[in-house]
Amino acid sequence: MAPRCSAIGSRASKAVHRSPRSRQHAMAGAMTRYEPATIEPKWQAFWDKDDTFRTPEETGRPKTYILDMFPYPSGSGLHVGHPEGYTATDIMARYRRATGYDVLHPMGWDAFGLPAEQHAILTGTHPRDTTSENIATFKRQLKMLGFSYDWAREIDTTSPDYVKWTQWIFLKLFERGLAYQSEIPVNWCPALGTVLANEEVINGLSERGGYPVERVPLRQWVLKITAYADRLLADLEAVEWPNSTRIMQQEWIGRSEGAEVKFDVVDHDASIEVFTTRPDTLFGATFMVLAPEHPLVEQVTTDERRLAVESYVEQAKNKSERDRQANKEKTGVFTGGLAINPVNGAEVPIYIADYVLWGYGTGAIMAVPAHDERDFEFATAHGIPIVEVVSKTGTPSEVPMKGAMVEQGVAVNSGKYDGLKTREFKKRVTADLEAAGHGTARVEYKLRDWNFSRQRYWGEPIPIYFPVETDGDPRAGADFRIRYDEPMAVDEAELPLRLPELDDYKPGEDPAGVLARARDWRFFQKGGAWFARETNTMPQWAGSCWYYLRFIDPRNSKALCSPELAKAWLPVDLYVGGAEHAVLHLLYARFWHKVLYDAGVVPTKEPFKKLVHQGMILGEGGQKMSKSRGNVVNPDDIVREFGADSMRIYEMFMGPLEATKPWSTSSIAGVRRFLDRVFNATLRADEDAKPDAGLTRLLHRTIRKVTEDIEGMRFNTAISAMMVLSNELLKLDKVPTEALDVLAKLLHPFAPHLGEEIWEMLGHHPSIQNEPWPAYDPALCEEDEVEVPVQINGKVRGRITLPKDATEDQALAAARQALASQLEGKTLRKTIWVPGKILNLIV
RNA sequence: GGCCGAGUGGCGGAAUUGGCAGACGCGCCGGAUUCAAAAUCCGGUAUUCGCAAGAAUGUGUCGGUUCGAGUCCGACCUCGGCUACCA
Repeated sequence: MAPRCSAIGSRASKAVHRSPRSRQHAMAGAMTRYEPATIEPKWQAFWDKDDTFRTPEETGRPKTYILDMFPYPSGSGLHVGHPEGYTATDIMARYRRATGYDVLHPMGWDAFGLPAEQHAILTGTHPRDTTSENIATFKRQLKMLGFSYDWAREIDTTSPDYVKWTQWIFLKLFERGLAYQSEIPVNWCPALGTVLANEEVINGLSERGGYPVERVPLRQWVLKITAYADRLLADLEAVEWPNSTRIMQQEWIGRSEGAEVKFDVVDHDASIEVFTTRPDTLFGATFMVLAPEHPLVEQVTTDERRLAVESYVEQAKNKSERDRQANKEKTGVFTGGLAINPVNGAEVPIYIADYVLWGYGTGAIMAVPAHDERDFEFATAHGIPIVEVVSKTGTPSEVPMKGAMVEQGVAVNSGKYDGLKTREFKKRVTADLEAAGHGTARVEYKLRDWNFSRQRYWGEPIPIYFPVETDGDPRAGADFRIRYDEPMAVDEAELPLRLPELDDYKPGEDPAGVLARARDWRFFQKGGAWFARETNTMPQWAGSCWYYLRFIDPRNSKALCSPELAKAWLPVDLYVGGAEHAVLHLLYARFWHKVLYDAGVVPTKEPFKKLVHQGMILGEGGQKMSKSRGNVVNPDDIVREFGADSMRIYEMFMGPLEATKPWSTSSIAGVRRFLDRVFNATLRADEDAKPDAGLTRLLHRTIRKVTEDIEGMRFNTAISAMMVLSNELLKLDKVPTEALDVLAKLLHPFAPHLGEEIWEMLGHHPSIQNEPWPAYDPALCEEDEVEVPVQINGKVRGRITLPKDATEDQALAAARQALASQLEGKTLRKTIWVPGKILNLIV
């Protein structure tokens, strides 16, 4: 027997690794210790050559589509968070193949994006070059970890072949009236020279880079996601997603039902429309508030209030988003104007205040201080009367209100509606308003249409062009006027519309974007007339909105995905990725999918059936990993020191997949020891040794446990069960080959290289991936005898050993005998017998 | 402020329908091996009291339901994530 000697260096790892052959006479050719650095490349090469993970076609077997959120190939390479989700899906993919499924498990690159462009601005390197270098690094690292992707299906969102179909989908959106232009206030980030989506702005700063963001009006392409709001909301019921993610999407869509109510303005031929979810509180509306941007402000303001109002409006305009958020005090000024409450004819003052948002509802509210916290604050600050119109009991409060009562209740001080419950009141008053022409029921959403324009270089050009009015050649500098009101779709046959080559990617002052400087690209002639291409590009989300479709049919030049294959593979059965995509990517992708569904391109209403978010991996001290903290763990280092299989198993062993958990390098050493022991047990394999009854039971139990845990994606406890088995096997001098066969089959989805290696050592033909998953016999999992704790008054006082299907009487008899001394002189009042679990005696 | 999630040994975690709390791993302690060390192997390791047998306590806090609660119910505390004036 060769000495068992581990390849793990000391943690400091300065010691030079000695070759085992320097200390012993190794068996010729046979490996005598676990060396991941040797076996991992060996099996990776085998898989490549063998095409082990090619996606099967038309076998008639059940299918499963297991997808990772594809990475943005950043310059810093993989971090340890990537392999967490990727290992989880890889285990599922390998497990499903072994259980008879056709598995689609692809990988690709979400490769458009700002960092490559920023790098280009700094160094002049073309973003394409940076991107392909980064992709090479990512691919090397993913291959190093032994993931079973079908690399023949690799896709890159920046390749012209892919861009073609991203643009094609845009044209579908355009044809259907779901892509339109709008002159809207946008989040202009001068430092980045681009417009950002609301979602990309956090506290008034850009999500990437943290630069200040201003609001300026600009012509933008916008996608009408709001047209799908109700379906995006309703179909959330049908997916197996984490509850928290579904709730986040629901709240992002933000549907609320209420009424639109019209208040006529005194002495003006105008009326203010408000949206309210509480029309039942109309009698308590003691003032109105317009957003500072509201067009009626000008009209309703009286001469003596004009100065104050204009100064407030000016102030609000200059306030950055950030300041607005930092300061929650209810500021505002009276306009001097009055409006008439349609339910009781009362004249109420009209204010302007920036706590009313121009972007939501009608940009104006009826303020009910008694039943809305913000209105209460404002009324208190400005000495406006507070009238209670809802109470819990149905009788008005006797003391003045100390705060807003926002709950539902019974109407008071509401004329003929007094005594009605909130819900009934809403219905009644909405109907009455409608009859009187003063209002109507209305549904409002927080969801805004999606700003789809970016003024960047490194993105998909939007395949639209416009007529140009010009006297000369605009490419040569002639004056021109672009007719943005007459957008035309680029002919499908001309797709992909490629990016022009530029020397300078810097954003300029021209808000039309970087591409506007590429005049030869921008302007062209057709039939003697001049035209100009759209110079905005698409946001990074575009490519990631539909990549899962391209994986199904990645080389199709006639369609983005053939209908037959789409039908065969959709929906994605398991989708794993970070929770940071809970709303943006996952909502956008659902929206596009539904549009393609309506266009007959895809056969399912939803793209992703089951969704799982892997948890964040923190640094060793429990802090977030970051370059500035210096606690970033590089997968290359871990693989070099411990091997890819150890890294994979460690990340799965850390805790539940979804949990946030801290990294611990010393714990990887423990996982590595486990793999060493598995290898060493295999060295002692003996064909003639047969498992005894105890080992047989353990084998069947382990199969059951590992199988059930993989199905439930509880990889940490599955690994624990395999550790228990390997610990038992190592106690034997001769380890039965059939036991090791089972262990190899259970282990290989987790540690694929070692799995293949020991499978071969056991005398089998690779690949172990082609072997069926082991089966267990439930009967063999059970013990013949069970040890049952006996409690007296709820405290464990002894144990009895019983046949596994013992009756209560048998248990009681055994307990009387075993605990005779403790039961002496006591009267048994009650017994609780849980078969095979516990016996509790109440005395 | 709102929503979601989580609090279990020195640490990561296990106990999934209420039934022996602490599986598995790390770390630590002791032993074997070694000239010595590393590595490996064996044993121990919740806390308190006790030489020991053993006993008591113990899953964030307080209370409740139950023969029995980490698990269920109520109130609270702490931490994390998301969100933030959405009428």
